[in-house]
Amino acid sequence: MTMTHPTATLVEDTTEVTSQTIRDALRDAIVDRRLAPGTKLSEADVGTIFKVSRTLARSALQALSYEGLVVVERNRGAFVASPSLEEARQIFASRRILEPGILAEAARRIGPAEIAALRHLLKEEERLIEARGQHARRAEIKASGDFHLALADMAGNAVLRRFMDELVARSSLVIALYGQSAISSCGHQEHEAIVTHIETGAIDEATAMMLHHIDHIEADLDLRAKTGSDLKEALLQSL
Amino acid sequence: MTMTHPTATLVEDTTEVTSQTIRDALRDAIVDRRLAPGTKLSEADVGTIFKVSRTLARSALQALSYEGLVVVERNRGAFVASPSLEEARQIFASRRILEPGILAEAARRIGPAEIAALRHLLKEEERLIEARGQHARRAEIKASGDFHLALADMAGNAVLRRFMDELVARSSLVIALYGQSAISSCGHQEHEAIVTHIETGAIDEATAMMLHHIDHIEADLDLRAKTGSDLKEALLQSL
DNA sequence: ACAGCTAAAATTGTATACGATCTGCGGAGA
DNA sequence: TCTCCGCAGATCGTATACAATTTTAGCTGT
Repeated sequence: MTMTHPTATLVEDTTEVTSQTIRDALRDAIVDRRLAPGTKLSEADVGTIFKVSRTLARSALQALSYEGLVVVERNRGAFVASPSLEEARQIFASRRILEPGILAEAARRIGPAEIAALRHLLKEEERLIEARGQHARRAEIKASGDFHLALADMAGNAVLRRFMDELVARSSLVIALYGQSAISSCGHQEHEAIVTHIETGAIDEATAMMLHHIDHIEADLDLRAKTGSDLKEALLQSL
Repeated sequence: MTMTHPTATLVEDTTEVTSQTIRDALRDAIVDRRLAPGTKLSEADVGTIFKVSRTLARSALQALSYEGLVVVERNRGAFVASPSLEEARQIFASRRILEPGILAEAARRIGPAEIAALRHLLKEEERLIEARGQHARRAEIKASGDFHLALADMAGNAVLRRFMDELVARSSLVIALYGQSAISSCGHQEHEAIVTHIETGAIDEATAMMLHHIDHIEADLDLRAKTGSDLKEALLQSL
């Protein structure tokens, strides 16, 4: 409770809410599936929740629409994206093209420290799989994506990293819509196998396993409907 | 001259200037190199030129920053992006990963009609190479990018297409900054070779040629400086 | 009861207003 | 002469105001 800044209206947790803050919070909520596909994201509501004007709320929603997480219809408003089956197919097709390349690039730069970091992620994944409760389940799904993003980080290419950011986030939406089983634990084992292959320098095998892994995720999809969820409740939960 | 809409203030060429219009015009100007890297893009100036408020101008600049064509520095303004050598390397590394995959995907869907369309593009390229003048040179550079984008279109994947959009546009910036020779005509011959290989079903050879082609473009880069250019003049030229 | 129309409410689109930050210039002092 | 300070102008960040569009509710007539 350090009152070092007398001018600040609140104690310290006010890290200046900006468009970026809102964007990140909304993205988290969408990727975490606290906001279901199709949910209406009214500018006024978002602004009110974050205590900013519609200007910033609108800016954040625009940004999310560029990432494909939100769809903005002119004069109608913004909605959490609801990818069609065709879009889903395209997203996974893109991952099949990008991820082997990222893996190859990353493998060339990975040392013992990076292997350790990946294994640490896998440990966390494992822990969450064993844990119970909805919160753990959400964290598990996010951890699964984080593995792919960590790999993208290690490729040392900001462009590829950003593309993967988008693909992983949209994949989460697709899984929310069409996934029939929760993330299967064999996905985790495939992650393990990939790391092991990288460690032993078996790049081709690591690549093959990565493709198998992506196929596996996509094979778990099925068609079904989903309804909207409540905006405010989902966001307040993240505080 | 159909005056069917008495309420409209202007005859018809007013296609309602929106954020999208401005974004496209600016992107064209940047990719066409009518706006040099580093050029300041003041919100007020952009708004004045397009006769809209700063709101829309700002929105367009934001959008361009998501594409990597513009860099926005807080409280300082927007500038035409000036990719570093490292960024340039990353952009081409990304293309080396994406384009072979796109090529493979496209090859599976390409029929006689698509081959004809590609050959038509090549004809246009050829014509521009032979033509003289700065305008022809700009058109030639754009045509070169259009070939890659046409291929991406034929892959039938909107996600990949958008990634390529960004990569081609940013490549244009990189070439503007670091390219030493103008687009060499051998680039055109490589395009020809790719189409021929696709037509004869030699996908592996087409892929190899594509990689060679990208290497070729990147090998033509060198380090040198560039100055800013005038915003208004560059934009008005496009009307 | 239901289809269609109209008016009011809600929501988005765009412009403007105002405060905050940065930039550039000129003068005071060493 | 050089450096540092401070003030004025310019530019950006955010909020608010107003216009345009969509949605909704209610009414009327069949």
